[in-house]
Amino acid sequence: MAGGQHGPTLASVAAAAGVSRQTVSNVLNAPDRVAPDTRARVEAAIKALNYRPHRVARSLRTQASRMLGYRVRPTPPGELNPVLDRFVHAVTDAAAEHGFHLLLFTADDDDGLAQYAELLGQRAVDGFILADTVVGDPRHRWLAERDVPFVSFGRTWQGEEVGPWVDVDGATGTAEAVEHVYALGHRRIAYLGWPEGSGVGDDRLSGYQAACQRLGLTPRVVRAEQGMAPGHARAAELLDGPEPPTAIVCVSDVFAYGALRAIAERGLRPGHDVAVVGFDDTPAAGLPGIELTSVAQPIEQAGRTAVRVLLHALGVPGVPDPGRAHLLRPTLTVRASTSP
Amino acid sequence: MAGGQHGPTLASVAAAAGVSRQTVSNVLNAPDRVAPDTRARVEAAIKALNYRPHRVARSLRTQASRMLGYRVRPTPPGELNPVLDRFVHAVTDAAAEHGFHLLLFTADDDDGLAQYAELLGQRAVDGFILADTVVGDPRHRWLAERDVPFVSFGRTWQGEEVGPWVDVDGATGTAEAVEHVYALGHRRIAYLGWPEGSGVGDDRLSGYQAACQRLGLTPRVVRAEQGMAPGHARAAELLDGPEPPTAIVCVSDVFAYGALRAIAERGLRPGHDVAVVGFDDTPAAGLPGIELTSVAQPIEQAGRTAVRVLLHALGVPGVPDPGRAHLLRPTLTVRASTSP
DNA sequence: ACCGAGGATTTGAACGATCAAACGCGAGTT
DNA sequence: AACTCGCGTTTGATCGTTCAAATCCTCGGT
Repeated sequence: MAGGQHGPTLASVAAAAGVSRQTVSNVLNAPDRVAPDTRARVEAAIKALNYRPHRVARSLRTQASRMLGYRVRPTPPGELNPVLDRFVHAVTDAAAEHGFHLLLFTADDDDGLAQYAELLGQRAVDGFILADTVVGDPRHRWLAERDVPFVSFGRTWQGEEVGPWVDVDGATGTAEAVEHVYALGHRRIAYLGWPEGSGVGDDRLSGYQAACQRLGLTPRVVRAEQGMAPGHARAAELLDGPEPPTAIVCVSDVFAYGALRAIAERGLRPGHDVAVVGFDDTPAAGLPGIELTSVAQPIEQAGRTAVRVLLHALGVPGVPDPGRAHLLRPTLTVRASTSP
Repeated sequence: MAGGQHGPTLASVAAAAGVSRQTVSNVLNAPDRVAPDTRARVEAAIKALNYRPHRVARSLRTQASRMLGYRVRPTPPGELNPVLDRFVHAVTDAAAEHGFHLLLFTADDDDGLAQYAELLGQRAVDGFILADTVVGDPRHRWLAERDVPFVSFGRTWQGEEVGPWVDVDGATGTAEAVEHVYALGHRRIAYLGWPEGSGVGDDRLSGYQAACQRLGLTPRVVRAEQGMAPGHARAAELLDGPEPPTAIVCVSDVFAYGALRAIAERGLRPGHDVAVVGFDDTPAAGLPGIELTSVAQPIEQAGRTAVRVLLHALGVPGVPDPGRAHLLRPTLTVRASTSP
């Protein structure tokens, strides 16, 4: 039972200020149409009554909910959900600056399209922010076909672009990692990546290959399925094989943790004997016993940019066109795992 | 610009089925008031037109937004936001089962009360879910004074209880940790905790003291400020001092990581020579090189329970009274840091 | 003194749903 | 035959805001 006292409305403010509803509305939405002294009187009444426009009523009339939909995924038990909470916070904050709020929902079916349809049908949101993008993600096309405004965090990696996006330049990030260990004197630099076909993984790999070519190194690529154990196993094979690498650049921090373990198990010292670089700069990277050098994504910037892109698509006044494609540059955080 | 085609409304469904608006409304909200054949006809029309009730219009009339407010805090840079993303997911999922959605917001000022007031004034939410509870949290009293429905994840730890809450029994969790290492043969069991005055910390400490008394051990409590470095420093002092402990029970995983480092630095082996137990079972606890035994909070259960408590307070039909106080029991996840 | 222009303000309608009350109608009662 | 009862259905009003058009008012021009 919510506190029963009905709050002030446009009408009560109007009565207090001795004007009509519409004038109060104008003071809020188009102040230049109101005479200065009238405006002052109305603003005083608004403050006196502590009036705030009823969001729902406004939404009904304007046909805009000022809500952005965001799907939260169940965090897989063993995974280290590295970045998404920071992304969500940045998005929430940036949206609030323009009077928008985030509406969270979960998906119970496979692709979650039913939930998107449901929210659209209810007109609960004005647009969506897509994260956890996968290769061949059906959501982009589905939304575009229905003219639903959205922005994607992560490229779709398939065919032509569908809708605006913001992403982090994984290729450049990996290339920087390679150049970093190269500068430290390493020449046998291996790459521990995901199986082919993952957009993010292929992107990061391409940066490794480009850097090797630039620096005159022969690339050495090893792939493992997602997860700590497979990464550990492949790294162990590398270290036990002929011409073991002196540096391992990994597609993810999880793989890097596996590599660190494999190195330690062999009595070698990370950073000293074998350098390791991860990707994502997960919170655990800075922990003692780990101290992993890692490529950090500018995740707050990504969130803020995504909001600007979406709000512009929604036609929100005061939001200039930020463009439809944003490739952000990551930065390398250097720690002990690459300190000789 | 959202796709312009106006969706179907109650009126259009009514026209298609040859009945009045209200009958369609009744089919949705009180099906037993409608004759079976009429109902079938209306339901067919609803399906044919793919009609979904306009959430905003319904909210305006019923004076209920079916939204729950949740404040997301900026994750402190070095911290390992352990549990809250899982909590948010559980809450979102449980709320959706009753047609409620989560509305996210951030707080820019100190206590964030202005944001709560703003959302209430706009009538954007029906109630709040409070997390990140601190000692003397002003939000509980503030909300209670205004008769705003809410539920708190975390007790307020000050004076009498204000409003319903869900929390994890930290005392029992810590006591179990002590009993666990006791069963492994340890007798000099130290506790590494936060400064006095933190509700959560004092709760966990009390479990340590109770267990010591039960088991006939002399308690040994050391306190450090939050953060990896202070925890590491205090653990080092313990190990270097007279009668060093053979087991260290920590108030948090972060302290446990510091203790692990201190142990490793002295050439001792965690688990083998000195046992360590953390609290929260953060994702990094399972990483290689860490393998930390830790007390895990039943966070999904907490989220689902919190939603039930709040929805009951809101008078949502079909939600039985779950009670106003829920103390959930944590479980110990045993790993190498306590394996002899 | 009249008229038209233009800005400030007000009025009526609408957004799409639900609430409260009225209505139509057949069955049962007197 | 008139009257009541109850069920199923419909009608009008309403939630609080904004849109579109009407109205009021002032002022300058002829």
